[in-house]
Amino acid sequence: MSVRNETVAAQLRAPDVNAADCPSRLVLEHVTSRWAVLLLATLLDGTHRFSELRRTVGGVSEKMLAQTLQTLERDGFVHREAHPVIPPRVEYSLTPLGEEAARQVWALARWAESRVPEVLAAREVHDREKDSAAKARG
Amino acid sequence: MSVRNETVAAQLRAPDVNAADCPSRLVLEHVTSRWAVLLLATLLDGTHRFSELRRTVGGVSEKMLAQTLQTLERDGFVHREAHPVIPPRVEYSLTPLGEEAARQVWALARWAESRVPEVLAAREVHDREKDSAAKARG
DNA sequence: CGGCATCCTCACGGATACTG
DNA sequence: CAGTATCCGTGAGGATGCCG
Repeated sequence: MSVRNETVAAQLRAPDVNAADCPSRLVLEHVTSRWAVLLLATLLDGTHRFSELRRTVGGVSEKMLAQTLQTLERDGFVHREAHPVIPPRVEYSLTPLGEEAARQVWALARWAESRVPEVLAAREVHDREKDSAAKARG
Repeated sequence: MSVRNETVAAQLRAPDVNAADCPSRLVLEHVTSRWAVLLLATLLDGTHRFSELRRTVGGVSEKMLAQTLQTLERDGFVHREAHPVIPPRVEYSLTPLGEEAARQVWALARWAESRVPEVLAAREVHDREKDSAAKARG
C-alpha cells in the first residue's frame, strides 16, 4: 500500500471539493493558482515556447513559470515537448484535459476584465461607508 | 488625486489580465483564491450564516472565512446583512455580480471533481516516467 | 454567535547566479 | 534557450484569546 489510509478513504467517497482531504481540492487549486490561470488561457491559442510564455504573462518570474508548468504537466493539463537541438527548444501545449480547464479559466479571465469597472465602483462605495462609519464612532 | 499614477495609466488601457499592473488581475485572484472559490459556490444555493459556511466548507479557519468574506464583500460579490439581535445573526448572500462569478467557479469546481480520476492517473504515469528516467541516469 | 487582535510558522514566490 | 539551485523576505494562514 503506497498511499495513506485517509487518501484511500477519500477516494471511496464521491469527490467533494468541500471535503478538506479530497483530491479535487488540489486539482482545483492547481488550475486556479495565480499563474496557472494565465498560462492555461495563453496556451488556448496554441503551442508556445518557454520564453514566449515568459514574455506574454506579465510579471511572472522564471522560477514560477517553470514550477507552474511542471505542476500542470504532472496533472496532465499541459504537454511538454523538448527538441534536442542547440540552442534548446521546448514547446508547451494543452492536452485535451487541459483544454477543458483552459476554456473555463479563460472565460473567467475575460469576465474579470469586463467587470473591472463594477468592482472598482463597489470598492469605492464600500470604503466610503467604512470611512463614514468610523467618523460616526469618533 | 487619490490614486497612484501607474493605476491611472493602467485604467486608460483596456483591462488585460496579462498586464502585471492591471486591476483585473486582482479581481481574478480574489475570485479564484483558495477559499473564495468554495464560498462563492456554496452561496449559489442561497443565503447562509457565518457558522453555516464554516461547517460547510471543510478545513476553513475562522480567520480566513472572515477575511475572504470581507474581500468578496468589498469587491461587490457578496452582500452582508447583520441582524441586531442577541445572539448575533449575520447572513451572507450573493449580489448579482457575485452570482456571475459564482456560476463560473461552481462549474470549475464540479469539473475538478469529475476529472479527479484522470488527473490521478496522469500523475502516476508522470511520476513513473520520472522514476525510470532517474534510474537510467544511475 | 460572529467577529477582531495577536502571535507565530511556513511555504509562496522573487532575485540572483550557475549549467547543459 | 531553458532551465536548476540557492538564498531570502513577505504574506498567507493557523492557533489562541478576548469582546459586544
